[in-house]
Amino acid sequence: MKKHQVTIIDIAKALNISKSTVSRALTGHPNVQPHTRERILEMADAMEYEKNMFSVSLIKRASKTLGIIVPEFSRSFFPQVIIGAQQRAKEAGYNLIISQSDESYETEVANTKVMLSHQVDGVLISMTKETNNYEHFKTFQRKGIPIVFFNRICDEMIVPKVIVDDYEGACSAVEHLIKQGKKRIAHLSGPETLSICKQRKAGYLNTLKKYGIPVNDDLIIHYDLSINKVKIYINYFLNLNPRPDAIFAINDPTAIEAIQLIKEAGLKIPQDIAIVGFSNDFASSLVEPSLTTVEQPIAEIGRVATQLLLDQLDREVADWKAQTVMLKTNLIVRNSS
Amino acid sequence: MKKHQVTIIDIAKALNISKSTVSRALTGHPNVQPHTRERILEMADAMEYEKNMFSVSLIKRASKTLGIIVPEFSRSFFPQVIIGAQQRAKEAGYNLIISQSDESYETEVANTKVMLSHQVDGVLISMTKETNNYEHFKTFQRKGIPIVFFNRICDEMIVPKVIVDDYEGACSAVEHLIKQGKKRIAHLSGPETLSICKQRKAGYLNTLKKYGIPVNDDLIIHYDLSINKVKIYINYFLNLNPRPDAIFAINDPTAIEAIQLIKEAGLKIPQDIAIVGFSNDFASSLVEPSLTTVEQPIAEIGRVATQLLLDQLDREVADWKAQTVMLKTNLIVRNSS
DNA sequence: CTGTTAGCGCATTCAT
DNA sequence: ATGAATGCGCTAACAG
Repeated sequence: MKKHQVTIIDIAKALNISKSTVSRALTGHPNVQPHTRERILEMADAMEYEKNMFSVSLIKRASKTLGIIVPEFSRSFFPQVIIGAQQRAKEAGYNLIISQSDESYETEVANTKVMLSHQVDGVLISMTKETNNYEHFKTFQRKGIPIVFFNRICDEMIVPKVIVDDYEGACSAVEHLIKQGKKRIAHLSGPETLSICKQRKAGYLNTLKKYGIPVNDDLIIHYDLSINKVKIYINYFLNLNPRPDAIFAINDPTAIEAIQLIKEAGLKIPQDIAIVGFSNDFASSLVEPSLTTVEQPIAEIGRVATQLLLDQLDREVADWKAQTVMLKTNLIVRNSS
Repeated sequence: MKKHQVTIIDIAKALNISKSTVSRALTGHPNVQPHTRERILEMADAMEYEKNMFSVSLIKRASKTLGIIVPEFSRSFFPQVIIGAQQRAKEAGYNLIISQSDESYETEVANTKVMLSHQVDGVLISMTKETNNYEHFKTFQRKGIPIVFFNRICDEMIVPKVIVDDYEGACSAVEHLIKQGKKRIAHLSGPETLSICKQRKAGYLNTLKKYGIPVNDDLIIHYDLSINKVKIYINYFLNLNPRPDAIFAINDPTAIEAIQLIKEAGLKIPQDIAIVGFSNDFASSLVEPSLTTVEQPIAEIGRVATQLLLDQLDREVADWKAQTVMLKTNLIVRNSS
């Protein structure tokens, strides 16, 4: 059981003054005699007083906390975004409550309620792969709580978003494969509901078109991003006749898994099949062969998204601008292509 | 700016009843007519009412939130622990506030204050490598807030802890190297302040002794876990004469970095130098050669630590038991040894 | 500069 | 079964 919490009243009693003066001293209000302030601060320290943010939030209707909802936590991408977000939040004097939805729509909805009841001042969101109903996000808007989407954005909602140039990144990846002499380039994509998948696929398709390579639907697979299912689709690709000579994967975890499987099948990378990923996750330089990939500025995504959120915090709802910030990508050529 | 928050008073007015009845209906109190309850629930839903947890916490002196403070976020270990912790917390109806100290003592102290002011009911802690003053942790105890240490534990404090059998794990790693015929086994360890480092080093020393291999202090290095400094110490090892023929690294990131550097130096792994890591991080199976390592049940650490925390929550302070749970490790032999 | 009063949203007595 | 009144810890408006 928790012990009695030290309150400003305890300090006031100990010093035989009113709690208002204590409150003023503690919040740095100017109207307190220097000497009094000093005694209060000392006593607070001695009694290990810690302000109860709940009462403050209750009064101010602001919690000085931001929330971030990410779909998963198991790969390095989202933790790194969070690092960036936390840096910026901390600089601005905000705490960050983190929650992960485990790629489950239901958990995501539950997480939004947690954010709401914890009175977050704003929320950063990257959706689960399942999410196709956005009512729980719209609740934030109706309550006047600003939100910013990043990476897994919601096209339907008019709010600030931070993405990378997925289309351009995909173009550079596919163009690179074509210049390596590859002609049957497969694309292992994610759920079509996610706009990152749509954009990367569009880049893939248009680059093929640009170079006069016919699009072959057999070479395009959408899967649910469950890494253990990559096996099914790589097998499928390997059994095609003729076989693809390159694979553009939706992200690095997928590409890395593909590399393992193709090596197991006894094929040579990149000679038989070249692989390109997307993201430049930490592991991509470690696999053998090292992975060619489209680098995105991961922590920067978190920083920029947080900044956009902070920007909205001071403004009237009517003044919110729904700008979409698009960060640049950069192709890193390694040994898998 | 945030809009007016929907409160139980709004619901009460809309239904022309008292806020007490609304409160009762919403908390599931039996003394409410079924029909009335239904109307209230419907109205709450229609008005998108969301309970303000701050007032509840203010009254109950409990927030139904647990905190977790980790030293860093950039490698896969701590995010995976968090996944485990969050699972268990969620099952028990608790939310989890996550904060990372960025290996900085000061940030760690700041984070404990955040936890305090957010009225967490309990805290999971893994210290930074710098921490050697524990006053900020003791504050939790003085306030009657239970804590549990995991991984980077504090020997000085008598509270529940969750660790893996670092000593035994190190023994199995070094024994394995000896059985591979290695005779000059170096140990690249972390700060001596961390008990995981002490334990793993003890396992290293005693296994050498057990097999009659003389301990050579030149082969033991303590470094600060900054991954970019691994280079300095690997260079040092490589320039020793005679050179070590194996390295037991304190963790997988260190071992993986070592592999890269030794390959760059043109040496063969494991023929010239064998490498063993500790943890079985995700990346360890991906490096070339794949890393032999001591596997630890990462998510399980989070789950068990959370359970120990929950166990304390219902008990009187006097009943808290300071048990240390030690989880088993498992040597995974791959190609680096 | 300091003390008094009111109220943030809710759960919980105590009445009825 | 319901309503009125009290208070959780704090800030802010109002007096002095």
